[in-house]
Amino acid sequence: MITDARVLQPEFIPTEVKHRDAELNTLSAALNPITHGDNPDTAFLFGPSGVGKTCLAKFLVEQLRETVVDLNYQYVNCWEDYSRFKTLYRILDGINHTFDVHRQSTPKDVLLERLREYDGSPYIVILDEVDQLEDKQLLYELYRIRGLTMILIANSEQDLFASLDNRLNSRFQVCTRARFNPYGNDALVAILRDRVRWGLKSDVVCPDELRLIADMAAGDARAAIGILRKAVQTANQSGYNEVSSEVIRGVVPEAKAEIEQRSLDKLTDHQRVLYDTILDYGEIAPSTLFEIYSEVVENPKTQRMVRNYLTKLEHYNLIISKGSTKGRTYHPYSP
DNA sequence: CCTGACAGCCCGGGAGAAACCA
DNA sequence: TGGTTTCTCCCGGGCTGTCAGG
Repeated sequence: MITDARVLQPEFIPTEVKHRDAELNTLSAALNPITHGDNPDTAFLFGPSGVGKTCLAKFLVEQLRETVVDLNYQYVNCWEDYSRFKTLYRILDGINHTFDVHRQSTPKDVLLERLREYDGSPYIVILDEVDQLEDKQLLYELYRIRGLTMILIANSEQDLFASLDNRLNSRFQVCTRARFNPYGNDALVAILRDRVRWGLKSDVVCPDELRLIADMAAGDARAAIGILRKAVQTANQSGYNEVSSEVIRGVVPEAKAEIEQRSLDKLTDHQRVLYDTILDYGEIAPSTLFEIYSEVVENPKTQRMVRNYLTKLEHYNLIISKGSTKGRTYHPYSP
């Protein structure tokens, strides 16, 4: 049934990108100076999840690497490497300058110093989910490093710029920005059709089923491909030789949960208890939440720490808080 | 009541210096 | 003297208390 499982993986980068011509041209033009040895400006990619921002950025860099000899490049997910240190470390890692840099005992900002000293080949850094970066100041410092080009990816243009100070705002005001809208159903179907063609035997999924998946995914290509992958897996295990609409419908909650699982895996036990409690109650006041948490958990942390956890959970889009001060309540996240 | 910002504490652990030993 | 062990210092990160402000 499956001929190439890789094309169903979320991180797969196709050899051609469709339905993003305008965005591709914008970004391509912005990065073009690098082919003449010039330093391109910072580029921004905005849009909701699953609209192909990361995919397009990686695709473009790969394309550039075909024409520019010795182009260095590093992908950093700021959601994972959210601290200044981790982000810098990852960036240095991309040019193999991390030797003798250690997690500890490295004087403050030796990493930045080392990056400043770098004068090798042009270096492109993709900072994904850059709104998650704790120390936005770092962007300014990276901006000033010669030979370093940034591609910044975030969900919301407004939120990101609101979190930057004036200096950064004015710097980035003139930079190239590409805005990604959710895929239409036709585009999603086309994307799925390609994946099916590349990775599955023919006749496994018929057009009507692809349309159904696209409907379920609501413009989110990552979700669509996730559903497709799950559906194929399930059909495969059940011994069917094609993916039926029943299988697809059955698999949707599971596929969506899998995307959320990514965040859940990162939680500590204590954070998980908080999350589960909020899930159980559906709506809960901070004080009640803390009481329940303190009873359930063996060595409860202080209120202060619980508050840290809660902001983290909210940061991860696992929960939402309503109300500002007094009547605040926490709820499970629902898109 | 509840929050966010801030300062400060402690811990783990790695590196380099110091002390030790053969 | 050279190699090995111990000590000390430093950092990031987890954690907490405080405090102004809504």
